[in-house]
Amino acid sequence: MDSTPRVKMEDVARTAGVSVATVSKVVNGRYGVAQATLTRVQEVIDELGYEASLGARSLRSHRTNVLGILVAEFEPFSTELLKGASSAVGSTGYELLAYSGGGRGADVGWERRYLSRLSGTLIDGAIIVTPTVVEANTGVPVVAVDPHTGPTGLPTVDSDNFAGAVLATEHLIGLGHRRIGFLGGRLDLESARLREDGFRKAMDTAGLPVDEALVAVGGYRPETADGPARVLLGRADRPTAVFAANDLSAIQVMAVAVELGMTVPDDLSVIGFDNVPESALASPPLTTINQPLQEMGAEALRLLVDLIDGKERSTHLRLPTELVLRASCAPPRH
Amino acid sequence: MDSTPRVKMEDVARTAGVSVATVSKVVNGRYGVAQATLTRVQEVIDELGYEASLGARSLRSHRTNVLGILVAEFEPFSTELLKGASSAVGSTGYELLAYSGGGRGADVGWERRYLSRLSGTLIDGAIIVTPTVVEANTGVPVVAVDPHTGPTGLPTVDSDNFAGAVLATEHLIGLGHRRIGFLGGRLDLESARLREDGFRKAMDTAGLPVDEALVAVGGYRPETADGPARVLLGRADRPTAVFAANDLSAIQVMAVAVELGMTVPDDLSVIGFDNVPESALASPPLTTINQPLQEMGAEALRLLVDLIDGKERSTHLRLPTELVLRASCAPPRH
DNA sequence: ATGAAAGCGCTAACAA
DNA sequence: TTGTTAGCGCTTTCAT
Repeated sequence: MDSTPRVKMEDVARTAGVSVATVSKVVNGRYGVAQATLTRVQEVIDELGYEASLGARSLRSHRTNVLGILVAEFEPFSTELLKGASSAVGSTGYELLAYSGGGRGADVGWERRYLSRLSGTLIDGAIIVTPTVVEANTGVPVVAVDPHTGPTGLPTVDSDNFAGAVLATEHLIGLGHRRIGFLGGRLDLESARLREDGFRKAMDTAGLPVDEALVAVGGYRPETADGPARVLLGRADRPTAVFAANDLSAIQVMAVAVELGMTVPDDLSVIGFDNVPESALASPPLTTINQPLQEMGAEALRLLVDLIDGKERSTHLRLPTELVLRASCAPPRH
Repeated sequence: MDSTPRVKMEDVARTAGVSVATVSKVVNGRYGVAQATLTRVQEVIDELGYEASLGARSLRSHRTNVLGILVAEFEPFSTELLKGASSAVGSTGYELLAYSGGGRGADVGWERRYLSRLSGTLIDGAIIVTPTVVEANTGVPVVAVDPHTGPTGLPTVDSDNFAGAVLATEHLIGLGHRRIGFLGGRLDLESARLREDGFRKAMDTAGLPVDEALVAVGGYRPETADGPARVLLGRADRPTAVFAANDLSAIQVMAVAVELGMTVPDDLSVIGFDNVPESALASPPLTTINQPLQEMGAEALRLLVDLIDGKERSTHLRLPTELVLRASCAPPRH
């Protein structure tokens, strides 16, 4: 069933009547091969459809021209970054390898494990998305996107989470809301902390007290946001508006609201964060805070390439956030 | 600058005072290791943060528990598939490795090259997205999504492109359009051919002639669709509606229309195909044909896993398409 | 200009 | 139970 086993360098060598060493030289464009030999070997390569095994090659050469993007899971956030990185890689000559575990929020420390698994052999450098265990000591250059610690240690790309959260909260307040709930993100991520800080700052500035009973942790994922959302909206003195720390949990909040018989935005205003494409698809379309995710992916990739090339650069890039008005927020009905 | 070089099995062995073979046994859970040894080695592994190199391991063992998804580029279509595959991989125990070249539509034969590069070593099986050169003879099991040849050779997952195209065309006709343009996809893809067939079929059924001057090739990408779109809309007898063979080119058609001073849908109706999230973000939101991309990704992954496990299964999965009404189509103004 | 041989980090027989 | 010995497919000195 398995049919033809891969054609390997040895096959090419035998067919062309040369040694594997010579084939290797041809494949890698090394000097010291006669024109005639080169031509013949190249013909055999084309004919047999030979391509060097990335695994074997990288084991020996420690330079692969492949860049890694390590994510816990392929979901809207990471795939937007991927699109950005993909468009930026075009001009660099590198190829891209995105690696993810089984999903299910991947266990703690996944970033370190994936990195050791791939670095030193397969990849020349890595972008790690939302890592929590950040170690500076890795064999290869690493750039973090939206990490645990904020701008320390690793070179980092993120967006202005604090300002964005202020924007979101101010929007709700401007609409007339006073009882505003906050559904936070993953406690281990800097972005989640900054978004909560921004929320509290804006409330404070407006002279509004924060009811701690209306502050919950949603964990950035629909499944983990569901329970807290139910508790929040099930209260007798439930909020008239909820700021969810990312779009996925905001969408979940809307789903729970509908399930409890409410209408968004009439009975409840909801605002998210990220502006992943899915936010526009929700019904109603979700008002949210835009993070330039594709740009962030592209910048992370450029930063990584510069790091590999040994170019010194500012080690922290913070991109701006902005309010995106759609249909999930309205003045409170009272 | 590179700091600590990766910790390898030899380091663990030396620290624990055993041979690398023993460490290997511990890492891979093989029998024949004393409890005390196992504990000690495990401690050292944890302490040093050791993780086996995927490259080295796979070179030797030819079983990696990693599944590959090979794409030409990370764009909305492939990333939707990725999301689906990612959610399906959770329960299987496999990890996911998505590989892409530099973008720029990757040269012809990329699928074969990527496959030889990774198969035989790094991955136990692969999903190839929109391949054009389909070869049955690869070292590992392969599933194709939306391939060149249609349901021959390779196990395949696709959607009902023909029926979807009929749906799209009928929608336009039902709105009262008679001069309908068609902006086709990549000629080397079966899906593009079927979508054109569906278009012609629906026109024929409605007794409408197809003006060949209004049929162009857009190539599925914004850049390649731009020129043909300009030609189509620049004509004196331009169409009142355009069916673009995928969302990305439909969005480009709308952009060109606006640039030429038209309003969508007042002056021109546009319908797309795919229903990638981006279609909902366009202005106006794009009416389109839904392909269940995430499901397709999930099904492709399940099919691949069954193939690896040697389970026989239907080798071709065709999922249904459906019309998604948004705001880019209206009756012709006349 | 070419090939022989060593070895990258790991696993799998086989011996001890 | 453990260690020794071969490689996996490739690149890279170093002879020839």
